[in-house]
Amino acid sequence: MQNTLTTEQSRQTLKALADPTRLDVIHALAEGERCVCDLTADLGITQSRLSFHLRVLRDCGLLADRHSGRWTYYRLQPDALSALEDWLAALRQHCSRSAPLCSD
Amino acid sequence: MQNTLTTEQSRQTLKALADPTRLDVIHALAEGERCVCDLTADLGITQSRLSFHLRVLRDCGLLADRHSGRWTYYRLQPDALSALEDWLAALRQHCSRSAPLCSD
DNA sequence: ACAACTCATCAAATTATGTTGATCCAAACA
DNA sequence: TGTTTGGATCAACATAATTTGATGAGTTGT
Repeated sequence: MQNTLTTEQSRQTLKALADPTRLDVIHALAEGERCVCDLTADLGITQSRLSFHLRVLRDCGLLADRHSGRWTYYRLQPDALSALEDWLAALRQHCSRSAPLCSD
Repeated sequence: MQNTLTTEQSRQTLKALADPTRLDVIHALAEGERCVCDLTADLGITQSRLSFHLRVLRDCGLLADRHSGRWTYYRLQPDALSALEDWLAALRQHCSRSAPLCSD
């Protein structure tokens, strides 16, 4: 798969993943799709706080949502992680070019 | 290579990479090792500001430094990027388990 | 229509991060 | 020794991210 993330998109995704609460959300959703009220109970955090983090994760593509009746279900989008991996691999390759040390 | 990063280490590295100035530093160092004064000139930012970001990058293992005379040379540590890639790949695998959607 | 429920959003308060300018320390050089 | 240079660090300020509590909009059930 080719890397289609811009630097800005990658930054947003990195930032999104750098938060403990959001990693908790991701781990909870690894069990499968869940509605907000279940997630609230699972994680033991307030609803508005969870809603804030869900938005951050959805805005950078790590989550997708689905509405049914009065519930909103969130699920993971593993492709977003793959895309970030690709971006990171490209960065590493760029960083791994044999570059000379400064001569003293 | 096995993933040796803790979640906390990964978070710090993700956070470090999520900043535009620090990505500029990384790109500058992809050209090769550089002393702080050269980096300051290359990036056009103040010395204390650069010093702040270099510390963040060094603290999470993305950079290493070396002292010679009155200069400090910084260089990339691509292994830190590899380790993060591994951590990310493991997370993605964990997220990609076939999990059922909620039945409505 | 009314009440209860799910969830998003907003403003205010809090906390974390980044920036600036000053200061300090060590190395080099006159 | 006195002076200059490279770089780290500190305190004060500025900005950005997060949390809280309140409100509102849509949905379901009575």
